Amino acid sequence: MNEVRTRYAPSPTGRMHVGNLRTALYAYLISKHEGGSFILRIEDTDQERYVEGAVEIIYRTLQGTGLIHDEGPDKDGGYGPYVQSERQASGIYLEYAKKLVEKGAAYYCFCSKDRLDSIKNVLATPSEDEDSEVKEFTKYDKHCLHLSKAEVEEKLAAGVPYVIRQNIPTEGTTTFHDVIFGDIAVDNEELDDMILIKSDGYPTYNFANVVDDHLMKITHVVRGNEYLSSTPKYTRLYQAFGWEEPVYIHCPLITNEEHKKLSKRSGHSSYEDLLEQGFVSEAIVNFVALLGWSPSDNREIMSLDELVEAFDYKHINKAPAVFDMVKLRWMNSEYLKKMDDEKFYQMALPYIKEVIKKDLNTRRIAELIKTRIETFLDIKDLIDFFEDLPDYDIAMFSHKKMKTDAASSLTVLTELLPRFEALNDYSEAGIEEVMMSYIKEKGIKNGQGLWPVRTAVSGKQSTPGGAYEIMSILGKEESLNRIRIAIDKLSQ
RNA sequence: GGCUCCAUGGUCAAGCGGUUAAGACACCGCCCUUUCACGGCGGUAACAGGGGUUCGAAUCCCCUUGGAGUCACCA
Repeated sequence: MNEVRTRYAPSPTGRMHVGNLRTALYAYLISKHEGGSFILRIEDTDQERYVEGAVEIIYRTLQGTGLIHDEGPDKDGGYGPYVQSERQASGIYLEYAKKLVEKGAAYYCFCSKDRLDSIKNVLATPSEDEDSEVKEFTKYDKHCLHLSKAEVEEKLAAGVPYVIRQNIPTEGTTTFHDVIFGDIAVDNEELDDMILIKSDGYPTYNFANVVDDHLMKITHVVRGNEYLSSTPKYTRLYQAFGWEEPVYIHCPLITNEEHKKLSKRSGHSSYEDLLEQGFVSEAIVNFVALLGWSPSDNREIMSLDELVEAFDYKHINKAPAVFDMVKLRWMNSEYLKKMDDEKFYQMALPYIKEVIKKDLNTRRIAELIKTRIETFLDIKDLIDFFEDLPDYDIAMFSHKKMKTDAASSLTVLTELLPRFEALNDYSEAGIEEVMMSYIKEKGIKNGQGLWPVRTAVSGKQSTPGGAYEIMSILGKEESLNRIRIAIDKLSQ
């Protein structure tokens, strides 16, 4: 068997959508599982949609996710160029399109926009629903197919704008095979004579894709399920050229909570958006890998290497998968918990510093929040009390389980305050010693003694860390000040 | 609307003719615990419906229903 070659062929139109990310990931996994090559090809045949900087985003995303390509614009593997606009400059697409014209599998078309509009079919759409849009479709009527060779030459010579269309028979069926979906047959009658070369001379995605996949010796075409319905047209192209078709792997769609295909419009769903939402790259990749596939041993937390090892494209699901942000959050928390302390500290620090302006022990704070957050964005609300004591109600001091109320808390705080004031070793251990000896002396429950203190110094009922940790981090002056404030409040 | 595809708990997802129908997230409860969290234990919850085929159907076939995708000089 030949080397497995897969490609990721994005068009540079913005951030990388998670659906595309998964497609890229699967393409990567399929080739790497077999020790093959993963190729990056930039499909920039639509100059109008081209977004400045989008290519850099693609590189950054591939780099960040670890999907390292073996060939691409920046890594020549002998099949370049890897950017379609550069390829088109050499005229290869037009050249191949002309071959098809010679074979009768394609033809020149000179129809104007107006004429095309005139053959548009409008579907009777129930307009009762406000949000129902008018749907229409055009099936080209092969008007220009019947132009004689002389007529074509004449128009070309006169400089009449043209496109080149694929000539699809009106009878018979076209069948292709997909690894996941099996054999799919479509009546040729259903297939439109799609445009291969646009009037600006650029190839359409459909055509460039087929030509390039063949020229770059791509063995497995991995793409989204939305291409399933246009695949028969590609099959006809391969057949017309006499080329061997690649193995097709159409991935199931990733949908939103409404079970609709994720789109750029749904916002929050690109790789970079997720990073901004406080997720780590490894978790995103891991999560996305499991949308539509699962390993035979049921593992869920898997590194990229483990995915490469275990991936088997024959077990990809058919049904679309909902992108569940809640589960992603869980998975992210798993990665955070497993992360070594130093790395976690470095990653969390910017988020901590956003809230903590004072000179506090941020390293200790990071340790305390590590198992309590799902994304880095959770940090803010968790630690803001360190910076400023929130305005709280004395009802905070009442807790049934801890057997505390305002009165008991006042007593505890008042009795404890002088002991803290006398304490020189204001470390967690030092503070703990003071409190434990107090609790033992008074014969009260731990909670009864500790709860009021933590509440006093944090203004909250629940915090990362307990009384010792918070007091030690805040320092003697600030924490005792907060206890005095609490005593004040409770005395009124 | 045509065409194509899909259908196991709320979500992801095992299963590929014989199982008490896994597991994970979420949710609920209990334990641990100075709070919360982490961790541990347990629980609620599914084969869309109807016909076949078969000794036997979540698994195979058909129909219905539901959902999705697609129908551009966008990819």
